[in-house]
Formats: sequence, structure tokens, C-alpha cells
Amino acid sequence: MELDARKRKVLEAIIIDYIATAEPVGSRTIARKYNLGVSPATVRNEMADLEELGFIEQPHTSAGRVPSDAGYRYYVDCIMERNVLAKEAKVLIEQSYQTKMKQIEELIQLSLKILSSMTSYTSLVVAPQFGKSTLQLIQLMQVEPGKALIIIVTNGGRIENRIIDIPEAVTKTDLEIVSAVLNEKFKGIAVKDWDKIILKAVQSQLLGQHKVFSLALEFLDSLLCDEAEDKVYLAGALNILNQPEFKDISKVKNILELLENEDVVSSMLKDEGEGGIQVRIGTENKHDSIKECSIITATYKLDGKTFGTIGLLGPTRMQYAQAMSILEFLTENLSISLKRL
Amino acid sequence: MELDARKRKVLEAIIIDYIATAEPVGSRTIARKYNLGVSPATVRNEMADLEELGFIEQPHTSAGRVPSDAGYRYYVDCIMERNVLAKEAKVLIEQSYQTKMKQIEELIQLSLKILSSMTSYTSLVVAPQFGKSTLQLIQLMQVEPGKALIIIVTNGGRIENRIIDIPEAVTKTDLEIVSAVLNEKFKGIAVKDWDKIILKAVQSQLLGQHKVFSLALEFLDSLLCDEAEDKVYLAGALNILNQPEFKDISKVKNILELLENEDVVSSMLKDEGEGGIQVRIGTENKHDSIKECSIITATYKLDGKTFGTIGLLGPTRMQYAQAMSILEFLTENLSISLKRL
DNA sequence: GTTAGCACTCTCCTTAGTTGAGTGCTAATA
DNA sequence: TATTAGCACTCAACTAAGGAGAGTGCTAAC
Repeated sequence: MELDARKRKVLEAIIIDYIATAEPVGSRTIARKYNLGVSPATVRNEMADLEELGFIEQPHTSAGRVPSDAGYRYYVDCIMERNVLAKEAKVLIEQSYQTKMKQIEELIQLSLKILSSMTSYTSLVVAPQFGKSTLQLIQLMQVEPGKALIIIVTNGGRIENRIIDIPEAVTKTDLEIVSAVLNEKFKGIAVKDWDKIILKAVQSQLLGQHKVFSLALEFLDSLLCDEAEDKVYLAGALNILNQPEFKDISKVKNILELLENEDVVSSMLKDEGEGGIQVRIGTENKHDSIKECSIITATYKLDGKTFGTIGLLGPTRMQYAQAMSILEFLTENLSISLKRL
Repeated sequence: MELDARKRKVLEAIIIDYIATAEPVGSRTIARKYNLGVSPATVRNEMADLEELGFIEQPHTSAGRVPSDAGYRYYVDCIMERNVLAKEAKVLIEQSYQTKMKQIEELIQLSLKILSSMTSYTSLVVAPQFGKSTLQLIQLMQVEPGKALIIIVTNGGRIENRIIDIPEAVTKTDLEIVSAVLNEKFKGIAVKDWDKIILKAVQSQLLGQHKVFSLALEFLDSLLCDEAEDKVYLAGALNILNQPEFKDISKVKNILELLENEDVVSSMLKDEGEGGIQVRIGTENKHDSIKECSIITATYKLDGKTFGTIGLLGPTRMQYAQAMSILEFLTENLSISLKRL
């Protein structure tokens, strides 16, 4: 759809003004503040057209106009200029990533904090899907007779551990042998490639030797099952309370409840269209409670492969340009820090 | 302070009614609903006395009465009968603890969920202070050249790990030797007893042999420092939104912000008076944002020693008797499950 | 000591009127 | 033909006034 230049200007002015004020925008305001060089009457005519096209709406007869989801969509796709992030903001982000992180979780929490404090929206992450990591180390150790600690380390600094019950007869040496075999079999292989077939093969091949094998394999198997449940982190959820459109407590409650559900958050962030920054506006979201919100997502990488998704949740009346450029610059930095880990 | 029987009855009726309705209670309501066998006028006289004593208050001249913090305090200390928990509730809790838990964290999260769902208040835990645990296993492993994983397991199923940089020259055998020595020195000793003095002694004794020692000891040292920061968990924070006294969004915001701060939550739960169930009502709390809330806390144990604190946060208009008995029964079950871990 | 009766107070709700922002339409203008 | 000034109209938001209702404190009678 092509709009003529003036209509675009009017739409842009309405959106910018509404984003800033959260109040319906009138023709007079636009004509005066966004010097288009025409009278309010002319603007009114343009607005009537834009309304017919579905880009703006009137809350009630004698109010100003408010952008519709379609309006925001057009703005994001066709009007908005991709903001170049201010130097100070870049420096701020880069400095924040200077501190040495020890764990991948710390790094993610840090990223969320930066995002939320810079944008004052809610920031979300679905963490490294386990399946995409490759194994660096697997080790079994005796904790006390009858109990063993099994621990696996993957690239990106992720560590998983569990204590399992083992037969009392199993010795430390047994555990070391098992560890050695498992390391040999799985080291350097992506977790998602340890599919059931490989597991089964190893299992049938080695089962006779030690009961511990089957227990260890059980653990690995359960890890594979857990893989489906991505880990979710979020920060700045309470920023929602600052938005005037959410002064109604029941709306806020619905959103915050949604955010407490990891599966939901994970599905919210999953983007079909790979690559780059995705924007989902208002009703484009599946979940009812966030049909008045927009979500901006980006992916971060490790070893060149997409590793996880990080996103921002705000009202549809969102600072799209600014938020997108912050998110973009931050994911770059996150990916770099992740590699250094 | 001693109140005569009828004043106690009136106060009790006011509190029970107010807890149920969240509306100021009038003399007529009490006389009729809580059949005291006297007329509203008599009740009014009693109420005037109770107000003078500071146990109840009037929001405005022609409203009913509302309990004051002092009123709740008197009720909890002197009037309230300690509820015996209903069989069904006990069964519910016991059943919930049947499922086999693998990690202490899971166990705590489960407890919080039970608490919040049964009471519809917010439930809080400050987790096992590290210092109270005893070491079961400490182990160093090579992950890749130049990087080692250090892992320690304590009783109660707590596992801590970190990846540290080591000189590339360090071999697997070196790490095993170091692990063996550390295990020998520290196994079975409470973390808080590895005080700086012991650490220093070990350090000076062994430093010459391997650089890895100093790195490992550094890790242990940093664990000791981290000890001060208790881990905090919470569940059901959004239950606050259901309370009519918190329909004002700014109050809610203040409380939820407070709950996001781990140090604050930790200090809220710390109870000076050891043992048993503690109740802190309204202004008895230090933090301004929760001066309209009450907190009930209890401690749970491992090996006979107090291990952590679990608590409930609700409006001062709280179901004290019920909440206390649920909390009491739950901590017993939690302590038992913890031992089984 | 208890109670009925009554005047009084104060919040809450409803109604009506006023204000102001903003619109759409029409006719005049460039 | 596109633009604009003018004007009547609409509707939310605010304010003021007038009950209605709940509850009190006081007094006098029981």
C-alpha cells in the first residue's frame, strides 16, 4: 500500500505524538506542532482518509485519533527511520559488558537489566536451548556410598548436575571408567544430536558392564526430554505498572500472570521468520492478555549459530525505533561476550 | 493488658468480620451476626472503649470500626485460638511432598507453591544459608586446556560450581591431587567453620606445590563471602493484586518492587526471636511499603539445626490462625523431606 | 448496666449543568 | 481542484447539588 507523502507525514505525526503523550491526537496539534504547512481542516481531511484505510481510530466521536495496530505496522515497516543509536548509549552498553562474567546466567541477567533500564520496558530471554550446545565434559563422582553426582558442562558455560542413587557396590573406579567412556562417546557433539538412537546404541553396547551406565544414560535421556522446556528469564516486569494504559489493575494482573508462565513466554518469543529483529504488534500476538502490547525480539548467537532469543515487551504505543536499535546493538555485544565465556 | 470477656468477644467479632469483608464493621452487624445477646447500643459502648484502648479505629466519623495493628496484635497473642488444621489440608500437604525431589531448590519451590495456593498470600523463603551446610564433596576437573570446573556438594543437596581459568600446564593428575587434598581437609566440616584462619593455614601450607591450590582456595574464599547473600525465593506475589486494600496501583508497585530486592526480602524474614512461628503485623515491619502488610515466618531444619526461613506475606487483614497452622504443618513436612534428600 | 430513640455526620451515588476539545460539513477562496 | 475558515454538533470529563444509607454519640428511660 502506498500513501502519498502528506498522509505519511500526518500518520507519522499522530504516531509520534501518541507515543509521547498516550493521549488521542487532534488535527490542531498536528498542524501546529509538526509544521506541515497546512491548516487543521486539511489535516482533518487526511485523517478521515487514514481512518478509512484503518491506520487510525477514534476512541469516541469528539476525540482525537489514536493509531491502530495496522497503523503501527505501517509505521514500523514503511515510515520509521531506523534509529542510529547515540554514542552515549553505545558506550553505556559496551561498558556494562566489560565486567568479567563467570556464568552464562549472569551474562543473560546482566543483558536483561541493561535492556530494561535503558528502555523501561519488560525484557525477556529464552535461554540457550540445551540442544544447541555441545558437550565439553561429562563426569560422575561418588558423593557418599550409594549416591553419585553426575555433571555435564557444555559450551557457552552451561552446567547441569544431578545427584543420582547408585548401587552401593559401585566403586570410585567404576565411576571413573563410566565417565571416561561417556566422555569419549559424546564430547564435542551437540546435545540435540545425541538422539535416542545413539543413546540406545550405547546403552545396548555397554549395559552389561555396569549398572551405572544405565543410570547415567537415564540422566542424559531425561536431559533430552527437558530440552523442550527452554529456560526463561525476565527483568523489569514492573515497568508495565508505569504505563498509563495499564493503570487498570486487572489488565496488569493478566499480563504479569502470563509472564509467570515459562511456556507462554517461551512461545511468545519464538519467531518463525529467522534472522534479524522481529516486531509483533498488538493483536499480532497470540495471547489475549498482551493484545495491547508489542514485542520486539532478536536472536543472539554462539559459534555462528542462533543460540537464544531476547526480547522487549511494551505497550503497542512503544518507542519502536529506539527500542529496536538498542536491542540490535545489545545482542551484538551479548554474542561477543558469550564467545569470550 | 486484660480485657473483660465481652470486650474480647466484640474485638474478636470485629476482627473476624473485617478479615472476611474488608469493610468497616458496625455495631448492628456485630450484635446481630455474632449473637452476643446484647443490643447494638451496648456494643457501641464497648466499641468506644476499645477505640480508646487503641485496638480499633474509625476511618471517618460515621463509618464502622476497623482493627488497628495493636488490635490484630492483641487478637493474635491473646484471643485467637490456634487452629487445628483440617484433615483434608494435612493430606493435601503430605501428598504434595510425596513426589521425589532431586534438588533442594525444587523442594523449596514446591513448598512455596503449596503455601501460596493454600493461603492465597505471597510466600517467601530465604534459602539454606550456605554456612550452615557441611561439605560432602569437592572436586576439580579439566574442561579444556586452561579451564577447570570446580564443584562442591554440601548436605541438603546444594551444589555450587564455577569454571576457573588455570595455567595451561596443569594436568588432570594435578587436579586430582588437589581435589584429594581439599576433600581430606574439608569433608564433613560446616562451611562456616572453614573460616579464614583455616583457609589461610591450608593455603600457606600447600601454596608452593601447585598454583591450582591458590585458585581453588580463592573460589572457596569467594564462596565464604557470598555466604552473606542468602538466596531468596518467592511465589504468589501476584496474589497481592487480589486484595481489595491494594487496588491502588502505586501501593502494589511499591510492594512488588520491594519483593524484587533480595536483600530486603532476606531482612524481612530474619527473625530475632528464635524458634516457632513469628508474626509481624503492619507497622511492626521495618519497610514502609509493607506497613499495611503482615508477615508470618517459621524456620525449617536440617539435622536438628535451623536451616532457613519460610514466610507468608499478606495484608494486615490476614487469616492469621489458618495461615499459621498451614505454615507450621508445612515446615514440619519440609524439614522431613529435606532430610530424605 | 442496658437499651430505645433520635439528631447528627459523613461517604457514596445519582443527576444535571458546564466546559472544552475535537470533529464533520459547507461554503468561500486561491 | 485543493485548501481553508466558519460553524454547529458531539461527547467525555469535571463540578455542584441533592438525596440515601450506614453508623455514630448522646440522652433519657428501663
